[in-house]
Amino acid sequence: MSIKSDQIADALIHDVLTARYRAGERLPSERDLVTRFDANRGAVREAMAKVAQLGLADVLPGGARVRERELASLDVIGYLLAQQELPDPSLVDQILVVINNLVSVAATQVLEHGSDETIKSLRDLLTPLMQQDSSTDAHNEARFSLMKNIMLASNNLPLQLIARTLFEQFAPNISAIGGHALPDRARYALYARQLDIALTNKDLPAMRATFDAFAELNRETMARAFMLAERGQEAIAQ
Amino acid sequence: MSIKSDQIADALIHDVLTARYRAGERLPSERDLVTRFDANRGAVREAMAKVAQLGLADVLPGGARVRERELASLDVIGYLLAQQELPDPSLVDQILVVINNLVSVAATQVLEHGSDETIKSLRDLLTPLMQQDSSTDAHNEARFSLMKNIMLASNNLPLQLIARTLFEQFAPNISAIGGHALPDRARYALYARQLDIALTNKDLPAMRATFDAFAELNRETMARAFMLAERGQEAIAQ
DNA sequence: ACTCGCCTCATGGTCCGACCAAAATGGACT
DNA sequence: AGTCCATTTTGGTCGGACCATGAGGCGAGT
Repeated sequence: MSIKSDQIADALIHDVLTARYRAGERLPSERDLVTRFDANRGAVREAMAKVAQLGLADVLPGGARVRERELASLDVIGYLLAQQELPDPSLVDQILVVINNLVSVAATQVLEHGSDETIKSLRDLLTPLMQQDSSTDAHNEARFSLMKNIMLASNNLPLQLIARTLFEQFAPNISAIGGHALPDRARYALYARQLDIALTNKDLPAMRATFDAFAELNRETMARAFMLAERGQEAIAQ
Repeated sequence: MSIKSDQIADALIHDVLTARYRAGERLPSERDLVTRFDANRGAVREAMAKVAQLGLADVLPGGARVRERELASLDVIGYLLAQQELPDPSLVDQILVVINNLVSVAATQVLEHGSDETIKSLRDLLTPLMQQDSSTDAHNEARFSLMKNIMLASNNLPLQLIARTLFEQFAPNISAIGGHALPDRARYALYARQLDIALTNKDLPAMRATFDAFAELNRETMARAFMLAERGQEAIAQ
């Protein structure tokens, strides 16, 4: 049994995100929610505060009103991914676009300001991607680890915060699909080698170009995983 | 007189951000904070919940402990900028790096998936940047407006959320130095014309290259504004 | 002297009932 | 139909209380 105020908050967030309450509409009053959730008003208030802090509603004397989704905090991404059984593929793709580009930015920062040891440690993370005989899970893990560590090595706090937020909200919601991922090991290995060379030579254009290709491959892999996952869902439904 | 729980939250956030309470340490208990702020425990709890939601502390039975800064939410950026009278220049530069790159990503999305009308509306926003006789404030405003609208036109929700968060936290804290900004109008006008051409021809490489130059100019402008602002501070101190 | 396990106490989570100021609402009056 | 005002509703705060759990200290055993 998790914390009650969080249960209430999750229910409210779900309702807002599924447009049960639309932008501009009033949310139920705290006292109404007390009866609906059979909880104390303090718990309801903490839930409302959480919803408000996520930027999903403006709560002020007279009532709480739902905000436009575009005005929310980045932290809602996780909730959006978790709304349906299977995350929205287009949203996942959008996240990948952002992540891939931020990784590229971070890598640029490392190449420009990072120490040789930092670059060396990142190159070490490429090794698992060159091996084509490891398990799929290990390969997925290696890719995540690479991107995460590049972000952390960037010494750019906003970058790190965005990356951590996206990764943390992404990972748990994508696990349902991850099993269907069939990474093109040969291409990943190729890009890993190219990245290794670019890092060694501090060749910025080459690195960015390789990252672009790497990003495209990531998106293709995820798109294919989604197709397989949906086929699996249909098979279950029959 | 703002809301009490927010006052408490702001004070706690300030203390955490200025390392009065360091990572791993315990935060004062809710009952201690009640006496310290002369507030009700409910208000203190809501403040603690806010701090926790910002990812600055983990609050669980037994006590609340401060988290590593890297584990915070992106929403702390605004508080970080507002800690001192003058924002941290290096943090501002980091934000600019991220924003500039995300704008570039967003523009790419628009060029790839956007309608001709969307592109046209963005091109209209370039006009003010080509005029070299407008006021500095108008020019600053025009740049902000351009970047914001590109982000919004991207149809990429995570991108929009990040952009809005960064812009909203950035703008109010940067106004103190905004007055010192002396944009290189000629260069901005040149890039605006180049962007206009690239958008018209849907020339992706040209657009990205121009955005890179645009980004560099933005950083230079901000760095110069900081130098002037600091000189102004010293003059006051004397 | 050290370690391990227990027991107490402090802490967070929840509940109840109450009051206040501000906003929303509805009706009376023009 | 439009305007103004009194009522009601709503969020914000307060005080006190209870419970389950984790923290921390104390003592028994080695």
